[in-house]
Amino acid sequence: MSRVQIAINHAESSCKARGAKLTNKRKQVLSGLLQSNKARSAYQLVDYCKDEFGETLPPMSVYRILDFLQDEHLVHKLKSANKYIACAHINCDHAHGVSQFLICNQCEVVKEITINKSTINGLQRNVEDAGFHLASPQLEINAVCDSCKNRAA
Amino acid sequence: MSRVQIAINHAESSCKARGAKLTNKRKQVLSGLLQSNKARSAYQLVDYCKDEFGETLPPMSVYRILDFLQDEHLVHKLKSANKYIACAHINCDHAHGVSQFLICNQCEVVKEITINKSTINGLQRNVEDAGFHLASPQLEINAVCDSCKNRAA
DNA sequence: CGAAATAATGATATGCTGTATCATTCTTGG
DNA sequence: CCAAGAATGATACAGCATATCATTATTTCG
Repeated sequence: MSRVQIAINHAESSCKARGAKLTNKRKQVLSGLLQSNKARSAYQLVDYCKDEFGETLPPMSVYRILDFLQDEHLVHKLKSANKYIACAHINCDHAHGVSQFLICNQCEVVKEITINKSTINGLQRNVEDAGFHLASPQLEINAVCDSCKNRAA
Repeated sequence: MSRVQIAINHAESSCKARGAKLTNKRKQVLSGLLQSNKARSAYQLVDYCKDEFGETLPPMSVYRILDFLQDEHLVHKLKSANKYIACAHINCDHAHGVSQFLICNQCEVVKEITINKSTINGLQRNVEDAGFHLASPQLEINAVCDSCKNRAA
């Protein structure tokens, strides 16, 4: 069974456990994100579903599906790119906190990481010192991946 | 002389020093950003120039002007909001590094800060450990400002 | 000075992202 | 089976952004 199929099965179970349904179209959109190591836009997912499944979803439906998938913690939105990416912990059974995202500015590959607690604490202290309160430590970090760096060298 | 006027005069000098010209329309757009403690979109700046100066700038021109102002380090773009904000160091003579931005998710006020070196180092270590290289430490941090927090309490 | 080059701005069209709204279809529980 | 709710479709539109070509200002230099 493919990596994608495994993730979808797992997602289906966890939806069911929460009393939600992972319909066919939701699976198709989710698979579009699972296929890719880059973030994809709603409209790219429209194209993906068309090409891959012959399913012509209206954009509005894809946005609704993406909202659903985010509510189910299966998908994250990258605000700086206006794109979406499958959660890296989609196969985990335990809940996990807010992640950070490394985005390669050359090949666009995205990696979801968890920055260590002490760094987050440091961040929080800086935020507090400025008279603010950290609402969410979801950071979208502009970076270059190793492959691209080596390719450049 | 108003705070805004001082900043514009300073900006004009520093442009001149770099061989660039801060034209009238560029001053108008910049003043729209200096007026505000929130980030503004290009189209909001179109409206601002119309209301404030009777100047009907086409959006394309505002985008070009914003590009210019960014090149001159007078303005920052917040990618997560698709909006622009005047640089907090616009009156400083010395160069400064990449900033971070605290964005209140209630009143939208923005504060530009510089996170301490050790936190940046911690961030960088985490990025390296994940097989990436930090390209820019410009972070856009989802937060709540003190006023909004107190208002809520 | 005056023409040529360069910089700045205008006009128009278009593409992408996202939401509002109302209609329709599908599923499910009583 | 039917009523209620969930999911999806259709259409329109708003906001952000860029491509492209035209025009106007400004500068440079013989």
